[in-house]
Amino acid sequence: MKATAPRSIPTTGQGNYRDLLRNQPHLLKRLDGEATIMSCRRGQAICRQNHPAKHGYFVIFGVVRRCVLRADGRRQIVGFLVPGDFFGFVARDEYNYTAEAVLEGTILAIYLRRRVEELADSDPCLARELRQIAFEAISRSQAQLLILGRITAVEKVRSFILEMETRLPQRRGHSVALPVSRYDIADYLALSVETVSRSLTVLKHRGVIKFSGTRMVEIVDRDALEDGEHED
Amino acid sequence: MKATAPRSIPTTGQGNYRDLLRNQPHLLKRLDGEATIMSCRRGQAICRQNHPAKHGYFVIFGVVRRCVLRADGRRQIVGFLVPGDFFGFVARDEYNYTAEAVLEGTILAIYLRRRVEELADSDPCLARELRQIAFEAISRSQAQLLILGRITAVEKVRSFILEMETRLPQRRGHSVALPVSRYDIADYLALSVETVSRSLTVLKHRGVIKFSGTRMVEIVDRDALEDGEHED
DNA sequence: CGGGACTTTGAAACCCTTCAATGCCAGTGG
DNA sequence: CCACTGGCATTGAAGGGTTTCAAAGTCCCG
Repeated sequence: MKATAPRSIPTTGQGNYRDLLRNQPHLLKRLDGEATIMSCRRGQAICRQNHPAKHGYFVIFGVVRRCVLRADGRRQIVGFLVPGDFFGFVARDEYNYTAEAVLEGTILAIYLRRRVEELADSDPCLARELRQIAFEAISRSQAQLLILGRITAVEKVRSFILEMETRLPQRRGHSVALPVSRYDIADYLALSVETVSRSLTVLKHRGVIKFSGTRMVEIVDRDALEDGEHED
Repeated sequence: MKATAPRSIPTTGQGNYRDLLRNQPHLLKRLDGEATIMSCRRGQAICRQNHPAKHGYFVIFGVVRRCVLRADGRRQIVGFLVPGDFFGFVARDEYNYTAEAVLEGTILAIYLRRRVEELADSDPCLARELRQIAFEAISRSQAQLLILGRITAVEKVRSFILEMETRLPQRRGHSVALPVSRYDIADYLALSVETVSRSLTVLKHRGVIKFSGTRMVEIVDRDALEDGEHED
């Protein structure tokens, strides 16, 4: 294991983030004018658990993690957000999770929830889009439930790689650039870091995946990755 | 362990289910006229995975489980629905889970999704309510993610009892009537049936809970149940 | 060049799953 | 009425997978 992924990814040289939003098709297109654009440092908190839920967010670039802190101090990640995903539109007046930027230079569009709700009242199409956003969040949660419900660690890690491969836009060829650390993966899959690392090693030794850098995974045997032929 | 819970619960003698809906405050109140009322047999399928998602549902009485069948034949339960919960409002044109009645005599209100969507277009208030329904589904999913993320079986079972105690309407005193079998609990918590049974026994021996019938749990030491003082 | 974050590997302890068997209860048919 | 069956629940023992504790290696960055 030699090269690693960069801890930060260069942002658009000119800082003209708004163009990124304009050039991207997404549900709240008609709200582009309402959006504030924000670039985040690595690890920066975007919204905090039990704080007033004033804003909704759209990921333009980078990766965001939604976490919950347990009583015992353990952290659980209840979702990753990648470009194209919305978050922050919650049921109550307070967020029930903390969101943090995973990558340096993560770029978000920020909306005022109150304003969005008002506009939706007079725009049925926008209202439908908001429902669609909520439904997609439900689908993501259910997908994660299915991953967490798997029995063995190797199965969970397999599913994780496949999920990232599906959701990440920046995949080229058969490679996936895992955008998060082993610790993040562990807290996402409810495993220990060591088990995550060992599971990846197992998959490598089986010839299912290959590494070109710690976080660069090449999918060698897609069937084995999907079907789990070793029935782990 | 002597007495058990009844496998079926008597329905309203007269079968006048619609009154149940009318007497219940809920989000889609204004759609009561649009709703069809249905009573289900134990185990009856309500909607099926990969089938057209034509309807949305509201649980008036009883319990519903949302399940997904795995490639390996295992079943995973991705949610229980109790009176007051909506389900079936999904992102795609097809359901991504199968819903089944858990209790004999489970009563549902059924809505035509297409019709509901149309009405929402001309009724901003209804549109807001639909979003609220979606947000609540998200909250339920996240709560389940937190349960599945717990480390030990006893912790998961503790959380399950507390969740049921919170969500079920028919709790009297400090007792919870677990509405589902050990098998259902196991598939919900991603544990084996035996482990669920053993965990309940552990909690009983610790004096945290007491049984009056297999499915009737009395909470003796609430603090221990909530905080997990034995730090399992 | 050294500190710090991240990653990997090893060994022991622990917990859960699996396999197997028993017990309980409700409904059924002789 | 009672034996019988099937579904559900509990308990035991063995095996295996994950966690925990410990340590070493890698890489980035100041």
